[in-house]
Amino acid sequence: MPNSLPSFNRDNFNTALREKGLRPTKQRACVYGVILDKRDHPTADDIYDRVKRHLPGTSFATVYNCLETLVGCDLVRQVNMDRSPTRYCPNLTPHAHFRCTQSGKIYDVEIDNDTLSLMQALVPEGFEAENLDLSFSGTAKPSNN
Amino acid sequence: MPNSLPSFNRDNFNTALREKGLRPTKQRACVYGVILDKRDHPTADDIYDRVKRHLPGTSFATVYNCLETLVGCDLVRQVNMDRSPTRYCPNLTPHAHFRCTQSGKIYDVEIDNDTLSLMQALVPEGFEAENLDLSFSGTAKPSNN
DNA sequence: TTCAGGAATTAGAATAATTCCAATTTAGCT
DNA sequence: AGCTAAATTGGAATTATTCTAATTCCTGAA
Repeated sequence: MPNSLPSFNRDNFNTALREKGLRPTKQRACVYGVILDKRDHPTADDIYDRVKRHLPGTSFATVYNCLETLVGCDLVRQVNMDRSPTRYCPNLTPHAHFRCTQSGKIYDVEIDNDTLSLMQALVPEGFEAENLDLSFSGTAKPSNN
Repeated sequence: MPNSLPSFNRDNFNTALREKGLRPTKQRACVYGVILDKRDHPTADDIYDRVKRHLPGTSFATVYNCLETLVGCDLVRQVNMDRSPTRYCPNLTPHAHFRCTQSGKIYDVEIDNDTLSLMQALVPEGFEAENLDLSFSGTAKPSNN
């Protein structure tokens, strides 16, 4: 029900936007809603299709604008794998991504704190990492589909 | 001197291509040469400019074709960071990349074997990772430029 | 050495994801 | 209700990359 965000997320959403002086519009809520609703790492294209079912007048530009806003407010994360279209993910915990080269599906892979620290420790003196991206590609056994 | 690859790389190059039944053409050698020559993670565009200085007739399509071939022969690696143009890297050892968001420069970051194993161990049962990509972004102190 | 046939290269058109732009609509304040 | 800035809209523009069909180049058999 992307038009009626669960109240927990609705609060998140409102405060995150208001903190930046931005308006919680219905388009933004809807884009956020469809990303929360089906956590399959949709592309902007997928999101556009789903949003149109609820708000038929929505344009592509708006979807991109909303996504940019949501990313800027740390409500969703961008997932870039190789040159394929950017995907969006509402999981904000530290995690990596695994892409099955056969099905194209993307899976979240949890990162434990020890491994996370070791990865962060790779960054040499004199470099300040704000962001870390870890991704795998390969094949998932059919039982995972 | 991309027209005269160092003999070590020249041998690599010839055998890697021949193993796949491909021809070691002068365009392919030149593309490989410029990537070895200045290890600054050039884009296809950069490579095109540099190759043209040696082989003025070279087309963009050829640069892309050659790059695809070299990647397929494991002579160079593609480096994708976010949505920016693909970059190319002759460093074949396991390493991560750090991108300075201020200068746009990309730095190689070595990965020690322990950390590498731990990262590989994140991949859950039932998934077979063929590829691992780790990248950081942030700021590099000026002394690193 | 010549020539046939496949491989590679070429110029330019096409594609796909994303961004830009100028005009319109909307939301929040007085 | 009316003002103003913010948000949305449709369509054009951009950018990296891929495709296509024609040409050129190698290589190896005769």
